[in-house]
Amino acid sequence: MLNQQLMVKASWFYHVEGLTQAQIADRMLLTRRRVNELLAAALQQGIVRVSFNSPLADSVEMEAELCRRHGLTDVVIVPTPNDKAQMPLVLGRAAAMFLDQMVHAGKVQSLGVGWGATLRETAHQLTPTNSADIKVHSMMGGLTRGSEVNTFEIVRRFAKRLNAECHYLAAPIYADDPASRDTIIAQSVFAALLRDAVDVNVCLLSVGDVTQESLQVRYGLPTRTEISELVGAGAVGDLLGRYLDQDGCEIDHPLNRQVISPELEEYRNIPCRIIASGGFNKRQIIRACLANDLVDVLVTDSETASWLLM
Amino acid sequence: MLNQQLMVKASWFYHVEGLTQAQIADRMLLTRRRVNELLAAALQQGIVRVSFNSPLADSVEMEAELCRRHGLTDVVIVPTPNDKAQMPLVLGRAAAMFLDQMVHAGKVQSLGVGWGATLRETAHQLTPTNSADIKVHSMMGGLTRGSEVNTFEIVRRFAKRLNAECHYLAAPIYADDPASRDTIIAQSVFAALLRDAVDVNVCLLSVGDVTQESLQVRYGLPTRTEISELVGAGAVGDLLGRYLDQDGCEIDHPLNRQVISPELEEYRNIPCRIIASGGFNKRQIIRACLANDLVDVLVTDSETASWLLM
DNA sequence: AGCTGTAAGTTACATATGTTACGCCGATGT
DNA sequence: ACATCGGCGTAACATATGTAACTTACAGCT
Repeated sequence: MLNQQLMVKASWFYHVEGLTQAQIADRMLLTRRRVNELLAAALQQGIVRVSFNSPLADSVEMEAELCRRHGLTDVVIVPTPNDKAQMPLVLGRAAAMFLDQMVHAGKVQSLGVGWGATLRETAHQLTPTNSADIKVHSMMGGLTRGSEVNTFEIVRRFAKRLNAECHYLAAPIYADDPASRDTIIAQSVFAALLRDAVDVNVCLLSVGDVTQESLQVRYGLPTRTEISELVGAGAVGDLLGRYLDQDGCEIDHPLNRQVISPELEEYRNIPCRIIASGGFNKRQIIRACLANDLVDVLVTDSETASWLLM
Repeated sequence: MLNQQLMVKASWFYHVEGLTQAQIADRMLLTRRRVNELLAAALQQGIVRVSFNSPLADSVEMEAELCRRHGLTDVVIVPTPNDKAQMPLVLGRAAAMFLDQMVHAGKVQSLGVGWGATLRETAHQLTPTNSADIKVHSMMGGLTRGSEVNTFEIVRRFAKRLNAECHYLAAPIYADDPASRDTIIAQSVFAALLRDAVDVNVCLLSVGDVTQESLQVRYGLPTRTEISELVGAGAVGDLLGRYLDQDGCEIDHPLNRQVISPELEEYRNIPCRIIASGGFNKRQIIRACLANDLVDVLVTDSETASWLLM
């Protein structure tokens, strides 16, 4: 009746038969403390182990690991959909559920939102609330060309769902040239808008990639800008219209000096920054955001998560 | 973020990251109660399960099952030794450890013992104690022929180990014939001895088989008794010198009317009846004892246990 | 023999856990 | 629209758990 034997036996009584430690102590003629030690030791030595019997377990493990590695508050991983057109849908649903919880728990006073198919879906999936005095701010200017996923459209949807005040960022995303941008943001009305945009306690954004599939590329960029130029300058994608390199730093390109959106350093101060993005094209830019600590909560798909952990 | 998802996640935090339920509730924006439910549900639905990673686990499982099926207080299973000559040694050691614990816990006031190689080994392995006023009683009469495992020898060893009073049952195991037996046990001195033998609160016996290897056959039986007669009468082995059929009932044979040992119905009243026996030959008689509720604690080997559970 | 260090038991206590009671809210059905 | 009902959150509680402080017992050493 060695120690090993005792550990297994105590563990059996505890985990299988559901006895309490005191009962086990009685039954095995030991002290309760001894039983306590045996159980802890059995767990620690792997004599008994808890195993997860669920396909979701991998996700949870990856979530924990991503949190740990990048100091994130939370990670939500959804199964990668077979049809990649479903990606915004599933990510949107997951982001909506996450946001729902935060709203419900009263953690959201003011919400900054970006744009894109994922956010559009998020707004759609949000459960309506009328509990709190939430303010919703657009964090990016609006497109000058039409699109089914305009920033104005997005922020309005969020506000409607949340019965919230709706604040538009009434400006184009990009000025025609750096000098023009500087002139514009020097105007107090725009300066105030940009200030308000980052004066939120929660924000929900997605990131853009640098392929032809990017909405930004299709609808957002000034007409004469070529995506290849940006890639050539090291861009792996954009956050808030600002193109970032693989370290998450803004690339040196005129476009980044034309953008009308909060400075990254301002953005950094937002207490809870949620980024919802996934899929092959977004891998690089997501990693860049993680690398430069531009995220607190990541909502992504399992394949991307797995790649991020490689 | 379905219920399944939540269960896995909560379980992960709890079992892998070691958070408390309250911490998980905070982190997942749920109530502590909800987390509690999730964890219970995850366990119950097998989403997480505790698995035993030890060769001893099988034994423990069988112990539990034997307890359950036969209403035993305890079962100790030792690995079946490759060399069957080792059987008394390992069983003896296990029985000794078990008895040690009982003695140490003050559960043993008076101990009745039988005889055999296993008990001899048990006495040998017992750790010496001088704590309590224990009395040791032999529960069977002594052999009339010499043997290295005499009942007197056994009880003396036990008493010495335990620093206990030693009470012999000064009589032969078998009288020459039933009438003689009746005459003997009518004598008050023998009646008292038999009464004392069962007036113990713990007893430790082993059982005998009906093969030529049996000690009883070799040394105990009256010279003119043939084992084949007993087998013919349905015997599968003996307890306290009384031959039992497969249901644990005494067979109808003169030998059972010659035996000088406590009646089974008296024996039944002993609060804690430990039987230590194992090996192929003893299977049937062990099962018989279990069937007729003649055991509270069984010490046996894993192959026998496995067979008993078939 | 007496001393001393270690290991184990005992007690006590701060947390953690599982469960109950109760009340709010939203859904359902008339 | 109103009443009923079930689910969920809150709070409270009785247990169970994990630890620390203290005591006792034992074994080895001088």
